[in-house]
Amino acid sequence: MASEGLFDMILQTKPIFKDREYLRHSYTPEKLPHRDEQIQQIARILAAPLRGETPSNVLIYGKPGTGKTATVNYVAKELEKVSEKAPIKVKVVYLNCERVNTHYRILAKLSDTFLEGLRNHRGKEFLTKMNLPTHVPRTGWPTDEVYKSFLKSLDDEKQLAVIILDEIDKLVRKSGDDVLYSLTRMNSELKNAKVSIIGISNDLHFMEYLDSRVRSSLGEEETVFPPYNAHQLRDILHQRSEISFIDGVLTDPVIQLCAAHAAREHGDARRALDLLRVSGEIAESMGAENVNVEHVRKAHERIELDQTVEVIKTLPVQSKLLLYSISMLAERTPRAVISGDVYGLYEDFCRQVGLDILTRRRVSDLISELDVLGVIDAKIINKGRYGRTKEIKLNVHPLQVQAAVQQDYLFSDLRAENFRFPTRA
DNA sequence: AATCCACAGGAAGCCCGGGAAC
DNA sequence: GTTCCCGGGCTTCCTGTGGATT
Repeated sequence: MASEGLFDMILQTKPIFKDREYLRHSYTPEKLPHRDEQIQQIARILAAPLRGETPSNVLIYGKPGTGKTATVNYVAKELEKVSEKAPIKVKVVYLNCERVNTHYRILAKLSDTFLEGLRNHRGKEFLTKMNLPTHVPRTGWPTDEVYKSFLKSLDDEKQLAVIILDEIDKLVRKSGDDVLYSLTRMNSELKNAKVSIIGISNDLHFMEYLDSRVRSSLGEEETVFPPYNAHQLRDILHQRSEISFIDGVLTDPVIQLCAAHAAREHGDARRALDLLRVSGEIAESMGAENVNVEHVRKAHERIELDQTVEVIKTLPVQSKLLLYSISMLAERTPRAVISGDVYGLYEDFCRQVGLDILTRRRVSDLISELDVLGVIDAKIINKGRYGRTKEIKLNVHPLQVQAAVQQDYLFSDLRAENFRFPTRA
């Protein structure tokens, strides 16, 4: 291999990207195409405090990648800016409930935000005088202590706290609606300040799990973000590609194909941008001068695979072993994979690698988790006399699962030795 | 019509680690 | 150090399910 040619080749390759950062999800563009209606609607609701009224709480629905978060943050930032001249100050707090997902953590985060503001504004001595801490520890306090400290720090002046709870459905699913209950009731306890909540959810049905009082308070206003269609996705891609790709390397069919792919997957703009970026990266690595539809096809495959492999690799050990058992059964048995068989093989593997064997009950939950992740599809079926079970369908090729699991050194040498695979239906 | 299989999945509570306050 | 609190993983115990079988 001629090593001096290595860098020559890379240096000779014409660049494809101007700046690929503009294609990442973290980048929020100045203009949000096809979201004017939603921007107007949210702005109208949030503008109330500037006229001295309390704004309503808002719930925002929409599939992933429909611009919910970007739109809300955009409007909130504008509001914060405008409020500097208004009689009432607006402070926006953004919380992603995927990470901040318990009663305690939400209150702690909110409390910290306002304590910090207070410290900068009034000084540290003021906090001591008011009997307030400088910050709330990550754990250790009783929850109502945290609540009180939030209440006090917020109520210090006439202001509006706009609390954005992104992925609020995950919060409710994990910790129930206690937090939402206390947050929605706060306004009656506050003398100076006001609270307004913006909930963002992917799930249209999560409201069903809420207490009816919380439901009516939270859902005073609702805004739905429809999925982008292929045409709108194309506009978004055009907008971003102009600043991120070198002129002329992208052709219209390429953008159209990316848009079409993403439109098929519930109009997810993030997906469309990923696809465009990875297509560019593939074209670049192949030394192509421009991006073509073949690169898009390859990118599509790669994204799919990378995602599932990543999901599997980051699974806890027990889930990995369980998934491995499922993949073995899927590969070797003619009949459908059912939970009873999975448990048997799982036990066998546990003994082999010296892992504790979890109970059926726990395994049942783990299977449901795998289902939620989308790696498998689990369907409850009744087989009459032969009981009730879950029929499991693997959404990934068994060999891909096995390869991903075996990257964990614990499982590199797993064999199904003692297990008798079921043979007939 | 009654029975019964082989689980699903809810409820409660245990145990442990992490962390703060006393 | 001890005591209190939180959260997550887990177990134990339990009730529910619906169609094939008796």
